[in-house]
Amino acid sequence: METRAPQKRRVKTRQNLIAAAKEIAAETGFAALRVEDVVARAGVAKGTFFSHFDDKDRLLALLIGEEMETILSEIAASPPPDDIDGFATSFAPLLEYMGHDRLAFDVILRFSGAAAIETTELISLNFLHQIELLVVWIKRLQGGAVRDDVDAMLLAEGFQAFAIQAIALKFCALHDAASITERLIPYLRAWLAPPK
Amino acid sequence: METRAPQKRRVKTRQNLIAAAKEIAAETGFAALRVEDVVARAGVAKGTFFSHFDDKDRLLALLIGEEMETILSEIAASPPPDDIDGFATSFAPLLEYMGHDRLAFDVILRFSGAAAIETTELISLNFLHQIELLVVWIKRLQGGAVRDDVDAMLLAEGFQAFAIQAIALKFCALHDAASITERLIPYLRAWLAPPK
DNA sequence: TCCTTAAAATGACCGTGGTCACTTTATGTA
DNA sequence: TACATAAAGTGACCACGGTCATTTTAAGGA
Repeated sequence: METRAPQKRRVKTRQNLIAAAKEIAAETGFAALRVEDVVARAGVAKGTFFSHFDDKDRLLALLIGEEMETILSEIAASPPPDDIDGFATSFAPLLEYMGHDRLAFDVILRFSGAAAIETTELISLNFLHQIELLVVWIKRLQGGAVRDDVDAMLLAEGFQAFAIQAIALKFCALHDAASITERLIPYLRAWLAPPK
Repeated sequence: METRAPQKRRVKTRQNLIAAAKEIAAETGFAALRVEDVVARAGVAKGTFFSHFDDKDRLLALLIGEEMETILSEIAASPPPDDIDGFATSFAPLLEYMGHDRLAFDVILRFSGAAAIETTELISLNFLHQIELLVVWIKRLQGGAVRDDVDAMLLAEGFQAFAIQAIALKFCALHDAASITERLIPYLRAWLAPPK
């Protein structure tokens, strides 16, 4: 069984599809993105789309994952927080993006823990990267502003659980309008503060 | 504008649809449930289905919500936990159900905080009922096995966030096979334990 | 019992995601 | 340059969720 490297044409087609999808998503939002429009703008047939992406949602996950990765790397490049509230404000740009669109949030949840380790799913990869950054930040403050009676990894995973909770609450009309950050902070204070 | 009460026929048709859907879901799982099969088994036309339910997922949410409510009421009828681990074991039947099917879990997440207060969405209602029960249980132990430096409502909401995290991890091949309860307990110990 | 009116149900139809047998194009080899 | 082979791309087609103008059925009044 012989497998050759992908041809230039294929790489270009893939770029065209992604670029077309980004444009349409930017113009009309994720919900109104139709495969037929994407392939029309990219100048290829519908079948080509599905030879590049398993399904429509995988493409959305790719676009969303790319954006999340960009935002996270900016966060990682900025100074680490020095107190508990700083965790929420530092992560605010990423959490705002994750919650800016209902469909996008659904996709994020569905792909956040998707598949196996050896995956190309950017979203699940991004969640791992979030954990890595959080663990570094947490360890830096443990013994001081952050409790050290619990493993940093567990604290980081808890942060993620609360972040998702805070975003989900945004879409829930039961609760009044408050920013994701505002909703997250009470959880973090109770979760990360050292036992008195 | 005059509005009459629903006729018997309509109530019966609705029952038929729900019964048919339950049967098919039990036989083939949620993922393979097709509207055409449901209406065929119920002996009605497709249009009738959509005059009873806004869309297919709403029906799934109804079935799932009913089951969740049944399980939760059984939990509420049994004795309350006396320590932190007891919260996880008491809720185990509900969490297992929530995580027994990938599609069902997606529906649960999507409808968990759906719509407004005055809703007929059983799932979002169930999440409120969970909180109510947890608050009672937590208040009962606060000062003893459970910390009282944080509001019981916040602790209950945190429990839910961790529960969803634990279920989501089940679908994530990154982590080895462990029961939902086993995954939940470490979070709860760190979250509910009183500061030393 | 007949008539009117609104509820209930119908099914042909549509939109869009996804498939697949086939055609076209590129690449390595002689 | 010609040929063989596999990659890349194609578009008619299908599956299935969802719509809506139309028909059928039930309920109440004269």
